[in-house]
Amino acid sequence: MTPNSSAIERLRAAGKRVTPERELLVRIINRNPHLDAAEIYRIARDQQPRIGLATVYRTLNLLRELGVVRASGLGEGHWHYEVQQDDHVHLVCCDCGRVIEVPSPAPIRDLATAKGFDVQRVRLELIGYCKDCAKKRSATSGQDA
Amino acid sequence: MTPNSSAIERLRAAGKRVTPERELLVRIINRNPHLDAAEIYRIARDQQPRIGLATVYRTLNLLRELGVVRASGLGEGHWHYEVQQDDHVHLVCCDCGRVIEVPSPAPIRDLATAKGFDVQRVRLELIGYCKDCAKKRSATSGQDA
DNA sequence: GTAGTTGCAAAAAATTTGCACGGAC
DNA sequence: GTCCGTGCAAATTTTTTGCAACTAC
Repeated sequence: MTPNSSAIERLRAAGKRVTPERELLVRIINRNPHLDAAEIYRIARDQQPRIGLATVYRTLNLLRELGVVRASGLGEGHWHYEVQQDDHVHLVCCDCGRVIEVPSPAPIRDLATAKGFDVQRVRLELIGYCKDCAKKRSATSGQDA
Repeated sequence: MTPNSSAIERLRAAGKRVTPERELLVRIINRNPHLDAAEIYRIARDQQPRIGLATVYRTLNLLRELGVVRASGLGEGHWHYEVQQDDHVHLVCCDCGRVIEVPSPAPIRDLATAKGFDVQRVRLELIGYCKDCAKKRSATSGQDA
């Protein structure tokens, strides 16, 4: 089972059942990275109104344990989920919250191997202001505080 | 106010009061990076038994808003706090939870500037197995599942 | 058919808030 | 002296759990 197998295949390989609910949730996370549990639940209910929030949490935890999804956040009080993919860098705008993804340069893992560290995944987030928000900020600079 | 000013100085500069509770909490976070709120609370009570958990949360949120501390986590249901320092890389062991810090190579920020992104902070976490846990794993390899 | 999953509701855990008192400035 | 910050307890939000019904295998 490679890290690139689809989430559904990996559920099956782990001996877990593939239910409509799980397929739905995987599809949502795949299509909309960086949603939190409440947002995933809201979207899921559009397609399956009887789905429960507990199922969302149970499924997210299951997928996280299987290494299929990753959870992350900036301390805002909730987690954002995304399907675990190849190494990549997140540019997180601390103003509008937008997330831009760029491929990760290979040498990054070398930082760890030098310490005898066996790297499983890379999480690189550059937090700052996206082009739009940076523009807004410079337009109003000098009058804040 | 540079990002390297002490947390206390930065509180003062923001017009916030410097209380014994805030000094205590800043000291704890400084000395023990990567604690969560409950752990910080437990340590704080050793020195100031009357401190309230609400104060811990209020202080952490204040320090986070001021950019003095950063919160992060792997989706375990709580956040870990550390004083915001110069760019550095975290090697997070997904087995024992140990965190090793190594300095961050300067070129990392270039990944973002190419996208017109104004980088404020860098969060690079390499998640994997530390030397000890990797050893344990290889010792038992082939007999798991 | 059977054991893993689900929805619902209740429980538990994590975080925030209201308020009167106390202390930093 | 004033106003911000605190402790406490209650409220709110987030996440987990118990259980009977359901369904993927």
